[in-house]
Amino acid sequence: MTDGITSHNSASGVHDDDDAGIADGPTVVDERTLRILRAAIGLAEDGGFQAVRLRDVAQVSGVALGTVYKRFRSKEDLLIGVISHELAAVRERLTLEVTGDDRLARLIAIFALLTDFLCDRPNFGRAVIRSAAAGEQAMAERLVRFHGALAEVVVAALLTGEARPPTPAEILVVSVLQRVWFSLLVGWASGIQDRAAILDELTSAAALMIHGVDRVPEGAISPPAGRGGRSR
Amino acid sequence: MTDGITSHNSASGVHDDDDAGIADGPTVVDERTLRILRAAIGLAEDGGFQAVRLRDVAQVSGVALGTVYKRFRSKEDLLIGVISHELAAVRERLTLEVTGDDRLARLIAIFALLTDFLCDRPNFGRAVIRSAAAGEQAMAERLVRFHGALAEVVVAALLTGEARPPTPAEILVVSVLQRVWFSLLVGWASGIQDRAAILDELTSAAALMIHGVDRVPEGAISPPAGRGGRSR
DNA sequence: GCGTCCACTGAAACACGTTTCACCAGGAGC
DNA sequence: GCTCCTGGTGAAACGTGTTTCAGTGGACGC
Repeated sequence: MTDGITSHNSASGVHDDDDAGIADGPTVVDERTLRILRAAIGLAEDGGFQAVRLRDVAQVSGVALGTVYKRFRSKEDLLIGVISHELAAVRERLTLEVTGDDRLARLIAIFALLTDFLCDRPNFGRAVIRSAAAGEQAMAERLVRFHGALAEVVVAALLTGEARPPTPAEILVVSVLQRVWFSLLVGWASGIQDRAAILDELTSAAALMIHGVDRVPEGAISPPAGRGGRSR
Repeated sequence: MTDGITSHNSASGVHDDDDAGIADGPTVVDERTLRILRAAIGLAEDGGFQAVRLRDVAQVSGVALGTVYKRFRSKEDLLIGVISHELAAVRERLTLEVTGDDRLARLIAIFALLTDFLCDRPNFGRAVIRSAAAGEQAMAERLVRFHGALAEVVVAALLTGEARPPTPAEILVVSVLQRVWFSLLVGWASGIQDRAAILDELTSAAALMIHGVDRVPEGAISPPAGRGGRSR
């Protein structure tokens, strides 16, 4: 429950308690670190994280450049800090707002919520995706936790009302869905798919696995790389 | 058939013929560009592409730095050129070497071949994955083509011996598999999964979708984030 | 009050991707 | 042969992430 944005964002396994939550918890952060994070978020709102200069982050947050590097070992690490910080915001919404009549609808609702969370702020979302795929150690650890936590939420949504543990097949379905979703997000970040296409294809995939091969809805299947506009 | 590694790697849609192949064809390249590519590949073999300095690429290939930038508009663009170049190597192997008794085996064989192609040279493989997810325009276009071409190959493998067009569900299955594969590769690049885990989970997913929910093999299901060593 | 320690500061330096520019060589057209 | 144009060259400069370092001020034990 401790970790999250505390000094030197995990990575070195120093503060590594597990937290079953989606993000890393409310994340108690000291004043300075918080100022740095807020400065980074603020500056990133314009041109995206890529356009943020650490010198500016330092200046805006009123600390020396060296202090930024004392808290975050690299720009990438700072981004990871920001992501963890933001992720906490969507955390409880997941379990609260997800309702629906059938299993499929509930599943998709979860992914829709998260998709919106990213797609609503393209700069931020793209930065998240890019960072997730960059293969950095600190991010990889967070991703594993996120993957696990999200899997629990999705499984719970899948089994709502049924008092039994998930079958291996159901666990697999959830895992596959998460991976498909991630891949679709990468496509979105590259401008290949828009939000609607993401949910379309995800829905098709979920239907395929839940209802069986023979009951896939016709319309929802898109040619190889799901066309679609570019915006949101 | 023209494009591939020619000057200014696509991106600007200038040389953009479609090529149904996996890569972009044998890619006729002028002498200088070839030297640059080879220098980049050679230098990347040690510390990965990240450790390659463009100044060195220029020096090793015997051209001026400006010339490198004349052919490739950025380091990322150079990497994309290298990837296209290497991808051509695995191209024909895909359709030649894939055999197998049943559909599932054939499917997995294709992905295994490509997985090895990346995993055998971790530095290169990681660079490919990272680049694929970076959301750059030039790479996104290549990815779309690759996705489409690979889909055709996989569909062909799925339908070997049957003279009929694929059903929408089959197309969807292939697309989902590709996405799962990609996501697993990202996990590999982050050191979360090894080659075996990739093929394990991919096989499970394929079995799930081809044979149905009830016939998923027991062993192949891994906890949330498919554990596994780190090597290869 | 005094010494010790440690985080922060300010500023400079470094590394490397990227840009710019003046200059030159070789081929095309005349 | 002369001019023009295109593309290469060499070198310098710029921008920004990252590192380094001497100094400074507050906290804490004594």
